Amino acid sequence: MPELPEVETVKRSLKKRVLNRKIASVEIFYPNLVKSDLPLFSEKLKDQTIKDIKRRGKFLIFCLNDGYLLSHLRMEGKYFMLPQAEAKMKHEHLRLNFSDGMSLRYHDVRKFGTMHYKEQHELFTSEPLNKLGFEYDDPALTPQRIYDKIKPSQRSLKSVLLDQTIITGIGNIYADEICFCLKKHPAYKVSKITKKTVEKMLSCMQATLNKAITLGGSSVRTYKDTLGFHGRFQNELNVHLQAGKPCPLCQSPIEKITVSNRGTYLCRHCQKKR
DNA sequence: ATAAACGCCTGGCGGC
DNA sequence: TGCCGCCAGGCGTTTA
Repeated sequence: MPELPEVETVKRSLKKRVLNRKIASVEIFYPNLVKSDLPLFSEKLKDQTIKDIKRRGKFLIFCLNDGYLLSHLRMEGKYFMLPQAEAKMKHEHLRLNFSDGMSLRYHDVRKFGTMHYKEQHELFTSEPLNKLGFEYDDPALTPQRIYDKIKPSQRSLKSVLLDQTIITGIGNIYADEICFCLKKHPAYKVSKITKKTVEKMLSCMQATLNKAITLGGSSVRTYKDTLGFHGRFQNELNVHLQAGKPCPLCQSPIEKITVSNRGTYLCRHCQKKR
């Protein structure tokens, strides 16, 4: 599943290929993908040039001359750059045809991905970006602010890490890895957390995400290469998808359990509930 | 107010 | 080999 490091990698890869290309036409094969007004979506994108691509949490933001195309890859969304003459792919749901004969194909087996068109004035003040919490490297993301926000709640550490309204960009893979780095059980109740632990949680998060970005993200079953992208962080995973393998710290076997209704990997010996 | 449960989707996989 | 049912899970919506 593409999370922040994968989306950041896709963003960098896309920037090399689509910047300054002009959209001549838009083809939509699966209309449910588009969550804003459908006729307006195609109409607004047409004849615009992609000036920049940014990222906010797990969203890609295609910056146009006027307005923005938002894209969320959810579980399996991918982009492919192909000549327009190439046949439609099996799970291709949307295509941007550029004026130079190339085309950007959006491919998504499970159709969970979403797209929106947004005007400048509403980009950050409307759904879906208005609900997002801190970017992982935002200087305003301080231990005190996160402590104040999470301390009163009865939630588990993992559900807090997955909550996009607190810090945005973390998904199931990195939540497990951050819990391991912090040496806390994913079901650890954050009502017990200390400010010092929050501080450590933030540094674990930043270290984990930065390392993953450096390595081009993780290529796992639900997320393989696109646009020539091959992540290498999957080789660095300490616990996620490692059930039965020895813990890198103590050699006891990694376990798989369910926390927050999600498959969760941990070392019960190294990661404490208190 | 908060949190758990559900629905959206399809392919891969284990079991028989 | 082939079929069936379960599982993966981000996130918006619904329910408790």
